[in-house]
Amino acid sequence: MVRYNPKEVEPRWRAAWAAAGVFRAETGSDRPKYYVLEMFPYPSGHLHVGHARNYAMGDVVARFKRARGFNVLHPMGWDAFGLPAENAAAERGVDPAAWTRANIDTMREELKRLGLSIDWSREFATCDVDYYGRQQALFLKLMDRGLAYRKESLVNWDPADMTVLANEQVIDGRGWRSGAAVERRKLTQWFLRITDYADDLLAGLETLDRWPAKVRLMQENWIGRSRGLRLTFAFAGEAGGPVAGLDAGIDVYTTRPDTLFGASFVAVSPHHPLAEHLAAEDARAGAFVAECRRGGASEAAIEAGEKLGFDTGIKVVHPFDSTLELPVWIANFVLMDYGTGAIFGCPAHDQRDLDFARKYNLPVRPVVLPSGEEAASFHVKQEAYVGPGRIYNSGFMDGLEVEAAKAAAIARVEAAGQGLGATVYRLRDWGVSRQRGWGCPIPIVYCPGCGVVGVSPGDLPVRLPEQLDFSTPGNPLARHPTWKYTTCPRCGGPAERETDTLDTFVDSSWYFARFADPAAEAPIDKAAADYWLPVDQYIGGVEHAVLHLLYARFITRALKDDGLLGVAEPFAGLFTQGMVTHETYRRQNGEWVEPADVEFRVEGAGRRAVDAVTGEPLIVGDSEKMSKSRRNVVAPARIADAYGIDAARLFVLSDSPPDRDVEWTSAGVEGAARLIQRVWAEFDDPPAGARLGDPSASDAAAQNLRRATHRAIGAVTGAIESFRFNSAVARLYEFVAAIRACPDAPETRAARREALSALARLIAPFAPHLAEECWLRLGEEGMVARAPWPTYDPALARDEEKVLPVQIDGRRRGEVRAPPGASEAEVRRLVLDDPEISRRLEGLTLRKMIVVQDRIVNLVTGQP
RNA sequence: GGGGACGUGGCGGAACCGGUAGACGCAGCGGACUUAAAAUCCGUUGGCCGCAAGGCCGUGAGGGUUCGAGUCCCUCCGUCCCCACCA
Repeated sequence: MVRYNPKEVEPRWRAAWAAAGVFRAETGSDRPKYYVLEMFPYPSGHLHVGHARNYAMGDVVARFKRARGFNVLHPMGWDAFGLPAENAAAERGVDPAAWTRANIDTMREELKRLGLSIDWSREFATCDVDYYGRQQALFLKLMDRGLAYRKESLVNWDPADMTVLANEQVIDGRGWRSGAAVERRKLTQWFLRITDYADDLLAGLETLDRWPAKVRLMQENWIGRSRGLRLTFAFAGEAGGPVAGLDAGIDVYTTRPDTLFGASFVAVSPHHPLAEHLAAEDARAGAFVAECRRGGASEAAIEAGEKLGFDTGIKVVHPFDSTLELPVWIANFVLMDYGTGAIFGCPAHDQRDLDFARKYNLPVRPVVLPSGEEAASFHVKQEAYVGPGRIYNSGFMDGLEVEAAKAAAIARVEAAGQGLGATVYRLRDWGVSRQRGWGCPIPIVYCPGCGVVGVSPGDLPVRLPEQLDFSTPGNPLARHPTWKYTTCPRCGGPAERETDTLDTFVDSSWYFARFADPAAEAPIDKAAADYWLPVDQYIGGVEHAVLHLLYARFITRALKDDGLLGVAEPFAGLFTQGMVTHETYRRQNGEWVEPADVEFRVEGAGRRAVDAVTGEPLIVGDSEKMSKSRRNVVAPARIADAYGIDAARLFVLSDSPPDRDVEWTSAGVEGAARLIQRVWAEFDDPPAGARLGDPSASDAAAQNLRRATHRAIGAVTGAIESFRFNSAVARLYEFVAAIRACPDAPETRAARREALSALARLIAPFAPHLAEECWLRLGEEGMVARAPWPTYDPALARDEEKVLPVQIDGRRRGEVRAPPGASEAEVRRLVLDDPEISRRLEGLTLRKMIVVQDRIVNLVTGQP
């Protein structure tokens, strides 16, 4: 027997697939379409086995659906703009474009080695001017509709790198790259009006029944819709109030209008117009506001710190009792960008307000009485009462339950013209300006005469300049000697370009639509997109639950409302895959060591890791996500050389459920490589001439094999459909064992042939190269990649008889054999006739017999 | 502080709707082949008692529902993830 040699076989089949164009997707075929997409990679340098697992999952689905008769679109592209290229440029003086292109070339080859069934003719990168130029056109459309706008807002500013950072790029109040303390700065930035779609994005979640509940919930919480009341606290004293521009008073938002009578102060954010006004007039107020801004760079930092307040001396009038005046404070815990940037404090029923009140000796007045408490004896000490109860101390609301009181308070405020019931979202508009050189330029021109003007369509694309200087921090586009100087599209006079680029999440918010026809003149070819969208199965990491996945849903809606797309939801099915982890190794001095340089010595019961060259003992750490810094990255190329890529694919899909992490171990791949050799061995001398009829119906071994075959078909099909790839692989192992157990005899040849033909096709999504080689050896027509999925025959999968465990009072005491589908009466007879069971029942009174068809029998005994 | 998920052998995990817990893989143990090793193959492997037949215990802990619970309900313990002064 010749051993299966993946190094020879695998490249040969990849070439054959490419030559035959097997994976080309045909827009508009009459077969039903199926669009499988994995989140496209950032071209960071090299592929690791984590990528391999992710793309292998998509490939299983793609190959399976193709075999099931679908017209499959399975494309690949590159999320190619972004920081790492700029960092490489800054550190090594390379050109970010060249660096990115080189990485793409490397990773494309590495991806191809995985044997993925990708339509490479549709490949593109977001840094292609053909892509980002069209993105600029889309941006201008959004601007025309008021969905892209400029506003001054507080942003995270990294003073070292001199750029705005996204919230997710701020870690513990510091820039993720520079480590510098991030400041809150007021800057004029471009925003996309995602909040316009807040309600719709929320409602749409209901329709996403093929998304993980967890991701839907995360989006729901992120959007954070709340119902409440927006009302104005009028300034006390003479009409007109003390502050220009705030003559009506202070607007406050609350979800607890039922507790209004418990209010003991009003507090505004340090960024509130009132606070800014006072800071300018009063040195003490100014010092306080400045301190808040310094200490309160990030919201996480605020949390760690204490509650701080500044009494402005200003008073406002209680809306329900004009004799009651409340002090106005500036408080560091009030956020400017939620609600109105001002609150009323009800210490008795809100923990933050209580902490604040205790610190500054403000009154604590309970107005919600928990059931079982007496009004006279109920006190709030260090813990606010936030539960349900009956309202008291509250005038017209007295006696009402919390929910009824909220409605009553809103009605009263509305009737008095003091405010309105309101819905507020936690979601904020999406700030998309980045002071970055390696991104999509925002296609805007600033004209001294005409103001903010969009670049005219004929002048698109706005290209990035060839030479950019990344050697010093800050935006190289702004620094470029000539790039930003242009003429106004409207008046033709001298004007300057916007030098900010778009957040790279914009790039990934519509790429799936571009794949429908990546050569189209328009950004999105409507007909092609109508055919392919939505993506039927999207696969990627859960870390994008509220970023990319929310942005893409928003942009898809915006494009739909513009008539550019026909769907509101881009991804009908979503699967979030786990990571590949690996043990970590360190020297005694703490230095990390790559797995390839580690050798293991068996010592007694355990094993010991040593440096493969020097023999120095190493410290074995936890299994962690593969990362360059821990040097625990395993490259698929290495694995392919040693075991073949099919073994690697099989292993990363077999050991853990796909949504959970899997630990990469060499023992694991070796197991998968063994399976491949065992499969191949069965095809060594296949019953090539045998035809499938039913000449062997009388042979028990042939019958058993046919049963195993159809069970495997049924089980593997079901497992793939429900994303239980690990179970699918387990069923394949069992199936191979069943084939091996079947004697090679004239009577079994037809059944063996059926089994092998099925096996080659069932294993194809996981180990496609092996499958082709087996198919060829079997003498079948064409390629497995084009072969239909084997047909499951439930009648052949059925047992001849069922073994029914018999329990007595819930404990297994024997079994009976019955034909499948045997009636309750038949089973009862079998049980009662069974001598062993009768013996066991001696001295017991049989009260009841429960028969579950084809499953189990339970005898209940005891006193009647 | 809020929300969510999960807890099963030495390890990764399986168990569909409440019906034989531990599939499949890894590791281990015993054996075959071999001068020997590797590779491969066969057997075995939850714990305890027992020569055996067999029995008892067993899915984080405690309780409940049920003829029957890994699965459903309650309480607790532990681990992980997300959000977080969101009014």
